[in-house]
Amino acid sequence: MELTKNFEPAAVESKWYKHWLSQRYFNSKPDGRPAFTVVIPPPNVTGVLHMGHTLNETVQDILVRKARMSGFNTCWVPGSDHASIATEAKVVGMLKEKGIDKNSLTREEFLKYAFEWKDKYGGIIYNQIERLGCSVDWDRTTFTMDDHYYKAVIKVFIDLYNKGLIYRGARMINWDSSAKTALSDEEVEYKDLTGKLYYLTYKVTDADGNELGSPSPQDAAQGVGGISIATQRPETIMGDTAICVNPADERYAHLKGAFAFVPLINRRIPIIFDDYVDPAFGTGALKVTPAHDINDYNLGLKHNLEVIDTINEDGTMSAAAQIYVGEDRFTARKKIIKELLEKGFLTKEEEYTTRLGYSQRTGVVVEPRISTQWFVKMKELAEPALKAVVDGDIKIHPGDKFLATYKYWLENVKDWCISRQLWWGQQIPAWYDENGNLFVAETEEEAMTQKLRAMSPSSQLTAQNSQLTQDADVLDTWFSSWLWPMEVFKGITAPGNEEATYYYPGSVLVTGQDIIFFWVARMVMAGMEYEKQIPFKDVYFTGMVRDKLGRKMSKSLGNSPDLLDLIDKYGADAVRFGIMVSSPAGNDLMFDENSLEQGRNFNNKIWNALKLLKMWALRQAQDSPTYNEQLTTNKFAIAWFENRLNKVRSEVDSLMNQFRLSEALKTIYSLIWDDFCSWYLEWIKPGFEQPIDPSVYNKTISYFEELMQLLHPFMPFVTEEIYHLLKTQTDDLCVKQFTAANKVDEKILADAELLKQVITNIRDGRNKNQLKPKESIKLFIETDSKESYSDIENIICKQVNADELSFTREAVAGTIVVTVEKDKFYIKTDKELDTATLKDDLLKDLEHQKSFLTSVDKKLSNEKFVQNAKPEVLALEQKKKADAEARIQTIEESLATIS
RNA sequence: GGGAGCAUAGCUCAGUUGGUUUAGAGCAUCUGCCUUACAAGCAGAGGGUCCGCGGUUCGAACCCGUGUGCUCCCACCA
Repeated sequence: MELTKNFEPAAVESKWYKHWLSQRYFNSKPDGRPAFTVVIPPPNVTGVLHMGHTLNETVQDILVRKARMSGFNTCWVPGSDHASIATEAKVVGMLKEKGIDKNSLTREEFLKYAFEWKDKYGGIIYNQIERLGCSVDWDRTTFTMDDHYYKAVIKVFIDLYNKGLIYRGARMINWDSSAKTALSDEEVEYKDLTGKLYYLTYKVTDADGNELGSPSPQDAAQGVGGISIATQRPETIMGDTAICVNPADERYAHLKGAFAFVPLINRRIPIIFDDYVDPAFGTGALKVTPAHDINDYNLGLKHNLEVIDTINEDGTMSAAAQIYVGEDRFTARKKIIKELLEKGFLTKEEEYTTRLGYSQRTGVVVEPRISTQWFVKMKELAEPALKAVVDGDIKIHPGDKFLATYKYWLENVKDWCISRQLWWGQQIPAWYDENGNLFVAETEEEAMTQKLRAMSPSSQLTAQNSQLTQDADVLDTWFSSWLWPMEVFKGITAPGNEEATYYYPGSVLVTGQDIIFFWVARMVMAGMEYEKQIPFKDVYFTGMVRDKLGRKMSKSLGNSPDLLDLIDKYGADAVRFGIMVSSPAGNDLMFDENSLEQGRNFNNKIWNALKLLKMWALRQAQDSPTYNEQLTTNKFAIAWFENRLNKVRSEVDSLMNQFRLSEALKTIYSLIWDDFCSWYLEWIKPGFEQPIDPSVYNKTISYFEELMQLLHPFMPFVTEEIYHLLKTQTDDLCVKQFTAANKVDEKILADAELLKQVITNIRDGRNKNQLKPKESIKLFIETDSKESYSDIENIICKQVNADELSFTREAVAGTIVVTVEKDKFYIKTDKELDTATLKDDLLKDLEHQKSFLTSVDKKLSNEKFVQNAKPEVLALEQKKKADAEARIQTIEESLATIS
């Protein structure tokens, strides 16, 4: 068979993915093996996968594939999230482009469009997961609005309501005026920005209506009588219902019982006194607007103030504002500032750094707003979730970096606003009758039954003549996501079923650190509440993917590459390699296509090693007289690589158990590229057009197979392909089980390192004297332990292009001399030698050794060190000293032969 | 304002209870090679005040204190 010049991923990827699917390797059914369960963090159906998902899915696939090859019954559940507000916003936008206004549609019509959207984008996402090679169980694909899932959400809502953990009430919440819905605290993102602080003067009168003078000289200078306040939001003044000052503030003591008048609308409001106000800030006087600020709201409750809501749900000024009605709040602000200035109420503007809350999904400035919403009481649910992590039942990786964050949030958690004024999502199972009475039930019939039961026997109402209306709101998306680890196995709708029992709790959750509160903490709460068990044993947080300049990947910056384009360009394995190799656990990673190139090159390196072996396969010397000779000759190389492989296998195991996947991958990369290709294959390579000994060949094939197995979780396609090209058996790497690693002979590993050093140093000597690779040399070795070279002489000759090797007891004149430890190597060549460079190098080395010896001597002559250091440390220092002395002698002798 | 984390080669990062030949890797750089697996490659090389200062210790990249500079999270001062 003719192998292509380079590895060509495209055909290989689809071939093997199809094959794995046809063998049902990714499908799982409960059996006698231990389960390894992973639930995918369901991507939103709002768009396509970005690099953050790519990292996440790759990490999960690596863990799952490793587990699958290690005796576990692995079950990785794929799916997607309906992402209530995010998707609804996208669908509304899409409809708008088509010229359709959401308000012109019925709920049912809108949902039809939303499901079409979901089918389209959900499909794209699933295709991307497949192209990346993810070994998910497609039979278990779950969507958070599937029938059973919908029922689960409703069931949990009713259950928590019945337990008193869900309530309905009027509270100040975060309002998204674009999506026209309430948001949870977590959905608000705060950004610092420079705004302006406006100083406004309010006219003041005493209780009898007599105008009072200005408290500040500045105001007097402006010719305005009254009280001055500072605000960032002049457009809210029409909602003012008081001015508040600190009771201890003498500047305002005379205003007891006085009134202020709201500029422009001239409404009379009381002046109240409260410790809350900081006399040092601004003017020491605060305008109180209970409808539009959480602090003012609380102050209003305390002082029994009126609430005047001057902003509509779409962010325009309401009728209650009296002026600029119907205009957007920000337009109104500009106009009001202008008018205030013209009329002399605005006396001063000041630069001011403030924080504004933005809606995570629509990006608009969030408006604090009082409205009636549904809430989950969090305190009670938080306690077991906190305990599970603090006690170490759930381990967070990396380290404890996020433990403090998790703890703090749960200890200070506030009630969760779960109702959204949207259509896309699970509709709240609550019904209201004509009188506003509330019935929470699974269906309207049940709600009616409740109503009838609750009524007095004398009532004339029956199910036929009574009307119930369902709450129009839907639930926060996270109110469904928090059931994910359970309901993907129908653990909520069919509690205690075989699958839920077998697969729950999951093994590891891989997700972004940005959703620790949204999702991770809440899943733990739900798990503890409904399964009385943690939902997963380990949580692995991946960092954020940034571009190579360290910027967040975003559509607007155009720095977020398309996953399928990358796979087309480099291959899925290369993409997986590229994103993993630069991804230290929990740290942000700078994504650079450069590392994908490295991954592609790695594919080719392996591919070329395969080509080399295929060439040898045709030249096996079955009955050749070289048979035994080759086996003996290659004894060292074979024994070394066997041990090296075993050593790395246990290293990789240990790294992966610690979730240090990037390091594990680098370790395997180096084992394959450096140890296997650069050293081992060169050491056993037969001479030009010479046959290879079958036993050496077979050993090499089996090492290659093991290497592919080791790499398979990281780069599944190329490894499966090569595994099959290497051999004639038909088993698949995908499910090939790892065997226990053998004991490692450290001595041979150390010997090999020394051998590498000898080769490198001699090559360096050649290089420095401009010897071309093709020019052969004669090598003389001066050593005390000639026997230690017997197994490796042939390797040295081959690797440094020596056609003769002999031992000597004394310096060989007219040669390049290099030293390794105590041994000297004389390189004899016909070329004229550059003795000056040679001498310089030796002198440099000599100086280095001498200063090293000095530092060791200093240590050893320190009595305290000798007394206190552990014996093995002392012995090591003594060995260092002896070695350095021997080296110095060797170098000095070599120098003598040159001059 | 509160809390957490980080600072090691040009870049990205390892360095696991303080001692392992006076600090390691990958990428990038430089030199020489189109050597019959691989130029998307091979062989070699250079490159570091381990952020500054102070302390603990026989011994510090590592522990403690302090300063500086970044990053993230949380928080209702208009």
